[in-house]
Amino acid sequence: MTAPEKPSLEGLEDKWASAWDAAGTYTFDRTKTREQVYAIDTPPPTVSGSLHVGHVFSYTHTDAIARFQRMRGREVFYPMGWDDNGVPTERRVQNFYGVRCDPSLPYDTEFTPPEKPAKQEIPISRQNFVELCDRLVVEDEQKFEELWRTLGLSVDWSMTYTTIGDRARRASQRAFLRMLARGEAYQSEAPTLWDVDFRMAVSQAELEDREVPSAYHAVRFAGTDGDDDIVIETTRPELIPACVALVAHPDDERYSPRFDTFVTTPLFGVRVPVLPHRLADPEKGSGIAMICTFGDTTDVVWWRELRLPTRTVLGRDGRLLPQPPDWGDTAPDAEARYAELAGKTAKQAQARIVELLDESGDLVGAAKPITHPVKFYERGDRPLEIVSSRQWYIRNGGRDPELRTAFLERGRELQWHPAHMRSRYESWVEGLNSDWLISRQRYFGVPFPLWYPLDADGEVDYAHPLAPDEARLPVDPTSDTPEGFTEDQRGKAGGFVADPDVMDTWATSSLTPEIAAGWEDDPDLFARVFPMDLRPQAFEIIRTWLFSTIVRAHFEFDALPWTDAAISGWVLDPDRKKMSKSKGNVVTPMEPIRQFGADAMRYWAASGRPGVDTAVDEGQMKVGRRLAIKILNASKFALGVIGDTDSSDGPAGFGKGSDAITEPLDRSMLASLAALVAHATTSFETYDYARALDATERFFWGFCDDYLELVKGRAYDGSDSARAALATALDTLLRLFAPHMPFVTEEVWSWWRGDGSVHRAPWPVVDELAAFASDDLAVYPAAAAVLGAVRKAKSEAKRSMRTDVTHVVVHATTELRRALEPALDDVRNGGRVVGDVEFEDGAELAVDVTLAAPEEAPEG
RNA sequence: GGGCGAUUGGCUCAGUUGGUUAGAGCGCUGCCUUCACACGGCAGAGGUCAUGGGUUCGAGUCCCGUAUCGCCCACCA
Repeated sequence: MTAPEKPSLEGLEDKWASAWDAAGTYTFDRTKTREQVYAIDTPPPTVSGSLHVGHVFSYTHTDAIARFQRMRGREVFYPMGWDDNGVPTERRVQNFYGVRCDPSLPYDTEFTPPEKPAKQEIPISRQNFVELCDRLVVEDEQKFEELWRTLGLSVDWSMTYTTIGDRARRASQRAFLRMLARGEAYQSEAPTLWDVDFRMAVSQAELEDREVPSAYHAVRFAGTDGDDDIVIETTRPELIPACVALVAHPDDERYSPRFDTFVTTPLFGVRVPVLPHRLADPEKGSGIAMICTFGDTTDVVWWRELRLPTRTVLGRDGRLLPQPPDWGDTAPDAEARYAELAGKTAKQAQARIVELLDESGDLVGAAKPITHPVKFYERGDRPLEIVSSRQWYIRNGGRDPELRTAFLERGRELQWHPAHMRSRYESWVEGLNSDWLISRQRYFGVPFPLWYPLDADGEVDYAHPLAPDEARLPVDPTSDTPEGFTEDQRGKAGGFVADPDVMDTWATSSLTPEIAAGWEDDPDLFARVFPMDLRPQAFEIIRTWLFSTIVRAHFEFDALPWTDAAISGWVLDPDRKKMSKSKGNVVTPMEPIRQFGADAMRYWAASGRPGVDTAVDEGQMKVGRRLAIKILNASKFALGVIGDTDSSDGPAGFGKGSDAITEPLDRSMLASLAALVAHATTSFETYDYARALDATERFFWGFCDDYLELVKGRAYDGSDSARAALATALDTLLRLFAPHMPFVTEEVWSWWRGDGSVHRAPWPVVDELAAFASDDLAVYPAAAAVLGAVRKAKSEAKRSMRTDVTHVVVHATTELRRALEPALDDVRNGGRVVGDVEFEDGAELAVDVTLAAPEEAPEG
């Protein structure tokens, strides 16, 4: 097969995607041992969303690394996962089918969703819900897979997994049960950050701070036994009924005389103590704070350390409870006043209580507006509250300095790319203040594989959870029955109940290496790929996905889950704003891929440095397209010059190896190519795909502009040296470009290298070019410089590049002249120098060029 | 409050242990339709490398400070 007359990029994506699929080019060979394998823990995209250019960006980086490793001879384990375990999928299934997950319902084998979703959502069992999810996800997966194939990801598509599928649920439940058995997972009844809209506990990793407007209200607490009143400032006056104490710093002389005396709360007249604690900040407000159960996380610390009572007023729905807490002695009308607040949201209650305080004269001065950071669930719309509830936790060092040190140590063991991303991990681990809360009060997800016995009175015995045998996993405790019980004992005294919660999605996705590798399900595969080599991911989920994956592997295998983590930057819209759905500035990738070509899209992505935020830039895509076209045309040209061959050696001279390459210019170019190979290889080895591409591209443009021009005359004339050098260079350059531009390189490869794929060809090594490595590097750039000077002269004279040159004087150092002379004929050829070339001494290169007189334009 | 990163021509960015005259691409200007490429080629103009000090024979690069921007973390009354 030879190059077509008019090579083109159109259709290469479809052509080669199917060809690779048919040939199994990227199929994982599971006969290889762990040492021969390069395993990648790919981020499973959320299937219910849509892919945008941000995905294209980071997945392209990973694919370039995968292709490099494959060409280096590693067998690349590169499976794709689909993340369908989580709120986005739950919502999508709900809306798409008009159903709602209700775990209390039995599994209905006959259930089929209505053609059109009904107005009223149909409640279905968790198993039915998961099945609908599987069904819907298949459609999403196909769209995603099509995009990934069009982009040229070298994934083995036979090895996909989902995060809600059987394997994932089994792995997730198994890992949990083992942690429970080892004491790494535990349950606790404790104050927990709570989202009142999702009605769900939220972990530290899902928090974000938002600056919100608020106001300080100065409120008077009455002294008792003749003491003065004390004025506190609070942003949450609605929690006065939940007040259990006032607190000031132990050294604060304004308040130290009052420690261990009592004041009474305004409106309700509840007696609360004044107490010292080191966390009270004399600089804030009036220097003395009210402690409520619970206004913020500091309240929890005070409440715990000062052993204060609990007076809960906020319910899990974010409204004030119907009844006041246990207050002891109160003002006579305390209950009546509370009744005015009961049932109101925190915000409504605040407005009303401020009015009440104003009426009672307990409000001092006007409210002082401020803005301050408040904790939100990252997907939530209202500030988090703190409620007390029973939850499951996994130890993560948040309460154990020794364990925390172990995880910091793991972070240092891991190779980070770029290296400074480690500091994000460390600041997160160092800032942990609680264990990892993994239970979620939701219905869709991986359920806790646990039941609890009911005692003779029907009370739940949480202290003695019933766990299934591992062989039964995955189980759904709401429909499966614990060993030793029968289904009719569910909910009965002496029987059992299911744990009602599901696990945090991160509790499952923290096991992606184990799930993808077939942990326990496929021990043979697992032994060949785990622990893995690479975790590629975005920096904003270092504290969640990356950290939690390390936690799980540390406990289960006493190992890192991978040796390297490559952290990608953000993709910004063309105006350098972060892309997000809510801003509506998301760029969908299919359109630009069609417009510019997959290789061009990949070029844009690969030009984004590791870990650096990068703007969507059509300009870069155009440049990538131009490069792809240049590769086609230059290759076609080079192959044409080399000439066809009927020998099995391939193109003329190629099979003769380095022996045929004798001309100093050819050898110099190949010496320079050897340096490029070394540079690109080092760059890839350190995960710097961008530097590898940059260097290769730079070389390639010089190769086209200068080398091809210099040697084409000689090559046409039949120089074996030139032809073999061209073939060697082309062969090497195609392989260097292959990880970045898989389509166009494969296309050219197919013109002259038979049936094999460039993507299974060996990555170039300096040894291939060893014969030239010690040759004079200076010849090639010297020749290129003089050729460039000739071109410049023609350009400045506004003459065609075809113009003959009648005389050239080169001013150069002896050294440069020595480098130049062996290539002089090539320079004359390339520059169309028909006259003499003279040399003069000169410190710097200068070239005087005399052009042939222009032909007289024929009189018109 | 602590930390990380960034700051280089109009725009987007390279610049790897300090070493001639700081590089690309886009955009702009001019020219060339040449037997690979007009989805092109060749060439040109354009930079006090944020800022103030310091180290050095020599600093875009190393050290200290400052400013601006972005991000991460933090017990945020």
